[in-house]
Amino acid sequence: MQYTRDNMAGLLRGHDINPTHQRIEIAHALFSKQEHLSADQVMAIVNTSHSETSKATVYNTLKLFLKKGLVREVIVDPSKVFFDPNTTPHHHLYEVDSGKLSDIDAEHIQISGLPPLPDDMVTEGIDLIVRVRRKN
Amino acid sequence: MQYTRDNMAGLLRGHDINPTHQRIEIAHALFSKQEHLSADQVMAIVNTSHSETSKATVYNTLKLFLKKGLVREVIVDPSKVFFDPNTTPHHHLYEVDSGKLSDIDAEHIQISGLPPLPDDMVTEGIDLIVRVRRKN
DNA sequence: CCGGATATTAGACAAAGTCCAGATTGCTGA
DNA sequence: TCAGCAATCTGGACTTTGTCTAATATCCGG
Repeated sequence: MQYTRDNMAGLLRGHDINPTHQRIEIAHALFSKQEHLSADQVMAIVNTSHSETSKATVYNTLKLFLKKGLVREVIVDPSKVFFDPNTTPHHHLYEVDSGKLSDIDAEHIQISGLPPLPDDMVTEGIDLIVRVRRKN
Repeated sequence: MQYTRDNMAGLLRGHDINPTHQRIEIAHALFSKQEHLSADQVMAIVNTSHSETSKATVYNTLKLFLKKGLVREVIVDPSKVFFDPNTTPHHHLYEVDSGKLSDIDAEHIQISGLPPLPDDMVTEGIDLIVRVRRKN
């Protein structure tokens, strides 16, 4: 499946998001790359050639996408948050020195032995991050 | 076991760290609390009553402790890093709304099905974070 | 075309963390 | 004791990520 700007409008509508020009551009940046991007990187992509979208809009939009379940937040780097267009259950492999982040399919991974939660708590998600380093 | 300032000197030496006054205070803050503290919180504890330790030193020292394996870094909150005096294998439970962070003993937890790593990679650590929210 | 709701914007601001050049401290050996 | 030296600490300027706000622009139904 290709991620064209036209698709994006539908995708946004399907998530109950009003597809404006800026939102389409931002969604397109995330989905066509199929990569983990930081807000800064999104900014850079969206504003290549001529400035189009303000910082505030990029942040607002990413937060909106997050709330609407269009993207996921990945917190692995102490200095910035990554946004992940892949919302299927999966985990992450993080190369500590290069900062490269990649997916680990959750399909074959089993996590067992987690203690029960108190009654008034709900699990929001389980993040598994494998931190790796290049041998030297 | 109690964590006195005297103990701290030994602990630091045992990790190949020159036990200066400031380092002892910082270690004491972390270990006597047995809690996850951010750099800011460490600052606040160490500088109660009269200012003693500069921001630069707190950050330098925490980084040093990290490098020497005295503490662990816990990255769950996009806005700040927590430092964890517990270096035994364990995972984390993070209350999203309150920001409260607690330990999950790794003893009974099994993670299986992780894909093999490329030959030139080494695992630095596996972080498992259970994000929970209070029911409303 | 009007009016209100929804989006976008620039730029000021805040917070976490880094960096640096100078001051302190604490040896060590004469 | 004390000069010399390395290690450590410091204030403060700076950077980066992200937030906030008040003003403007856009969109849409009637």
